[in-house]
Amino acid sequence: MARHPEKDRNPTRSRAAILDAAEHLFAERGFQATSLNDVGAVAGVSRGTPGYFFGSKADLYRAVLDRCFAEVGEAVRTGRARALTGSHTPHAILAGAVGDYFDFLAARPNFIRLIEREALSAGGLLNGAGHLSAGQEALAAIAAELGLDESPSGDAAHVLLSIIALCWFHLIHARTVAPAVGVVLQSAEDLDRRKRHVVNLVLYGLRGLSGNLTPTLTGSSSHD
Amino acid sequence: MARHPEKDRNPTRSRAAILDAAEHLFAERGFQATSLNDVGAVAGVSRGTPGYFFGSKADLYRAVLDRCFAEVGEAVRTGRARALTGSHTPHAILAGAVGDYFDFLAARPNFIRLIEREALSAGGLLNGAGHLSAGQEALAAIAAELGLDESPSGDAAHVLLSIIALCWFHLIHARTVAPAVGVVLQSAEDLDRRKRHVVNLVLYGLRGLSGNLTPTLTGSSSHD
DNA sequence: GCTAACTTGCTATTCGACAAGCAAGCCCTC
DNA sequence: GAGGGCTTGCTTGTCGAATAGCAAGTTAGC
Repeated sequence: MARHPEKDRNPTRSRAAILDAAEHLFAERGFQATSLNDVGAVAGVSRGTPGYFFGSKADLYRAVLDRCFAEVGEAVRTGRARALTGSHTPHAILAGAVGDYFDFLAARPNFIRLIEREALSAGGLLNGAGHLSAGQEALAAIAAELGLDESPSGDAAHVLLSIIALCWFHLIHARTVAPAVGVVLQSAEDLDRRKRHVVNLVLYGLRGLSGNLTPTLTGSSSHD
Repeated sequence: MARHPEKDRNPTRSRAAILDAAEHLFAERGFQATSLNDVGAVAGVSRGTPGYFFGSKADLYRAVLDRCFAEVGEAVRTGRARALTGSHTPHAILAGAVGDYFDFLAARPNFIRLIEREALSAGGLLNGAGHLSAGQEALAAIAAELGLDESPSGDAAHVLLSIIALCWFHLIHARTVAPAVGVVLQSAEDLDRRKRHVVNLVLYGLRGLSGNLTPTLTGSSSHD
């Protein structure tokens, strides 16, 4: 009898299980409210194992953030490469990109919750090259696509920030602000309706930019 | 010698000082990370006084939220009354309202941080009649102004949620997402530029709603 | 002097960090 | 090739610090 296979020693598996458990718990309860005891319990190891592999609780938190950013950065890069392969009008490209980003965030609740908590803590640990470079890539892409000013605090940056805000906010506030103003976000159809609203708002809102837009975008009046 | 005058007994003043300190600390560090010791220290009372006046830490937290919602609800109500006194075009009224809401949130960092933390905690304590009624009032106002569907998850609700998202997001993420995508939000001019972008985005974006808008809005092409 | 407004002492609990212990496999030597 | 020691993975014991809540004490003002 080869013992219980799940009790075999496997540091790779243990590290991953601890990271998974910590990511979930940190995202769900926050750093202060999760104990290493909880992390060990969810990961299926003892209370001391997280400390054994990651040193301190703060180090474990940093490891969680690092892995999260690495995964998201990779997803953004491949997603953008895929978006550029099709040859559509700028209008359709932008609509597709906004819709994809909307779905992308919706599929990663741990990620947005971790960043949201990071934003609320004065720490400012958000210097990871992963997220920053993804933002800069998106900025360059949107500036090129729409012929906008790419400089810091230029039009392209504000447009990008607004897109993120619109794709992000309802995920955090689905149980607070959204129902308070009469937006229900429970079924998949609810989310889809929200998505269509956001895409439309961005597409038409771009026509109100201070500068003139490229004629190919302002001239087209139909979408999809 | 009449002792130190600030050491006089004054329950009203003490309660208010404790609520102020707790609001600031809860907003800044969160519920778990603030101790009643800290609250007492900031409020200028001893470590036991918060418990004496408010019972438990959770009760103090609820009291902070209650007072915060009451204040914000009142501010929303008076602000809306003031906005309705002027007789401008729907275009200008909406632009003014969005800009006012933008400034309103920027002036209340404790409020948005508390709600943000509330949204991240699974609790769902956001059933206070104060915030809910304010949202419903705003919904009715925007639906009437633009001639939109006021039903749950209707156009008016989505427009309102988008306005809130655009006025809210950059305040939380001024040190995280905003700089990552190239938006600097430090000086007053930076904030004003963001405000003008948001107002323009909303005004022009409304023309892309699925249904038709009232001609008074869609017909006007100049703003301010 | 009596009550309300605090303060201080105490206790139980939690939690992070460290240290010690234990077991499983790998390598090295004979 | 086998036996023993050594490294690595992981658990458990323990300590010290922080903290919430209660209870007893203390003072101020009517």
